[in-house]
Amino acid sequence: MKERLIALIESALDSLIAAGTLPADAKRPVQIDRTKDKSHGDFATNIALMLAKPAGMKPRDLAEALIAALPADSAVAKVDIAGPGFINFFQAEDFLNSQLDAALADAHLAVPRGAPQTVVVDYSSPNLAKEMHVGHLRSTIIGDAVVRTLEFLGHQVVRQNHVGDWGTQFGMLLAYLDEQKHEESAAELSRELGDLEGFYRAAKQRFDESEDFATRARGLVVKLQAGDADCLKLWREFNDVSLSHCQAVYDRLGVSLTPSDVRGESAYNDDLAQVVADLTAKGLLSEDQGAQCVFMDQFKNKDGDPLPVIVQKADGGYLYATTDLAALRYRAGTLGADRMLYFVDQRQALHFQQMFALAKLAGFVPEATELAHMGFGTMNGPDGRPFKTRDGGTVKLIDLLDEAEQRAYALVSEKSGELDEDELRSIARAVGIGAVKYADLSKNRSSDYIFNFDQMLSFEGNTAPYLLYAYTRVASVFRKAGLAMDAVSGDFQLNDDAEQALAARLVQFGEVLQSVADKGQPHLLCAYLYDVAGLFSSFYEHCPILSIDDPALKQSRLKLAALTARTLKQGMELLGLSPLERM
RNA sequence: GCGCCUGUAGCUCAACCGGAUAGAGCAACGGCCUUCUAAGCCGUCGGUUGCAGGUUCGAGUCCUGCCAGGCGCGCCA
Repeated sequence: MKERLIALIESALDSLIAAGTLPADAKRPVQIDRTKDKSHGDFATNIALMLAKPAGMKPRDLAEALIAALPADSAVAKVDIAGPGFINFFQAEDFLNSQLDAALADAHLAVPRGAPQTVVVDYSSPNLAKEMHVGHLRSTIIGDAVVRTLEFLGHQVVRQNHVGDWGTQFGMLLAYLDEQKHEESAAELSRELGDLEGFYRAAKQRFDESEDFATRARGLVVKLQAGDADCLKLWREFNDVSLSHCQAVYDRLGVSLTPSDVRGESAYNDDLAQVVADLTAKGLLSEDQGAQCVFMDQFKNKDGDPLPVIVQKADGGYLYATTDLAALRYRAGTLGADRMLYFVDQRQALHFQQMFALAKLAGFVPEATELAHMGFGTMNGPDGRPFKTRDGGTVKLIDLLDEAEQRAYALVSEKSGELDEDELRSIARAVGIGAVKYADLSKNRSSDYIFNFDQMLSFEGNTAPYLLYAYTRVASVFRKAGLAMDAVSGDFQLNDDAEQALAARLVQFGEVLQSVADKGQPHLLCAYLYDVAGLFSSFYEHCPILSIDDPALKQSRLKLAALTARTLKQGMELLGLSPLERM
């Protein structure tokens, strides 16, 4: 509809220019927005305000001239001038109805799919040396929601779980693993690795207290890097266990990552020397205090001197910058990315600016490829400080999820005690996990946010339980009526304000998804679904569906309910929530 | 010191590319269950958008300067 209106306005502009009312150079991009207030119609443009000055006319006069020159269109019922010179468009009822019918008739809810792109999305990317903690939640959840949305819009998405499976701390872990293997049975060892966090602490303790152990650990790093077979075997064993922990968390969270999406830092080891050689060949590299660096003019350090990107240490070792460059090249070259999205902590903003600039400078990534760091803020506790356990340690993700489910179970069994135990458990899972995910997704990605169980599990406000509940209410209508959601027919009759408001919002699903995909901001979808759920609840209170006598109106309301249900369900699935039929 | 981010109602958060009267929820107060799930709906109260300038038809949004908080800044990732 926006495109359609823009075309109309451009046509009107052209005729005003042809008539000499507007100077030929006065044309500029037409901006059209949805109105916030129903009294301003459905869409508005500020074009008359923008062009008033170059045209030498009063905005309202220009608006009037534009309206007079506007071609007729059956989708537009009325055009008005309002305020200082806004042009307001009122959508024709028939047109809205046809949009609703189109959505209802299509498995994809008539969401348009644009030109498909190959989008590489880097998200989750935990460090395998430790267990996943709350710091990994945001990347994992937000990245997954955006990935699902991109796929729904028809893009080819390549997930990249860039796990930390390399680095000096592995020497310590392998030394400890080796030591324990000799002292314990396989079963004991497996149990011990079950608590990776404890395993890491124990290894660290050994490292700190025993010089002998530390020496062995450092030796193992060298052997590992040299490709020693025994050492690699140990390393793989360790990573397998660690990865299986991650996968358990993903499964529990309902995140779409699988083992085949893992491509860790170590995957680029063989390419690192080549990256440095290529940078040298391009003449980008210079040595500084023994390290191989690239200096780019736009990056300055604290003294105003050029800030280096170090790609090789003085001792010959490589760094994460080197790995990231290799990954950029792989994603552009081998994976054929048109777009790369990095869901990584905001604190690495400078690093990514440098990487992106350098990757293009070095020709590792084509100029046209979009590189975007989708940074996010910190997850804080109710005190506004970084989320920690009572004794100040990091909170394991799995513990957080356990608590969420327990709390949800308590709430669910209180409200719906009549359901059987299995169903209570499964509802508690959807509600508890959904609440944690939704609390994160519904906030603006770039800012810090406060994690609060009570708030996210509340049935009121912009929460997962509220959305899930709204969906069960629609589902319940159809269950009660003994009808399938696709067994509705007839024409829409939207007479009540509540019906119209809901309908008008429902047809915006596609544009919302488009902005989620463009900006990597799932909170836009959350806000939309919350809105739809609220409008439905209002409709549900004010417009009886099943008990109404008029059969045509009943069908219309059933259709509206069906489209609401499908939109809510699809939206929740894109966010990675599990819609429930009952709760 | 330089750079990035943040500052919106008592609290938690919104506000699409600069657009019309800055919106929700919680909390407080008041209504609505013989009728499709009240985990709901309807209403009242609550704001100098950190401060001061500027740009313009119009600024929470853009620019400048302050104030407050967070983060980053050469061989960790």
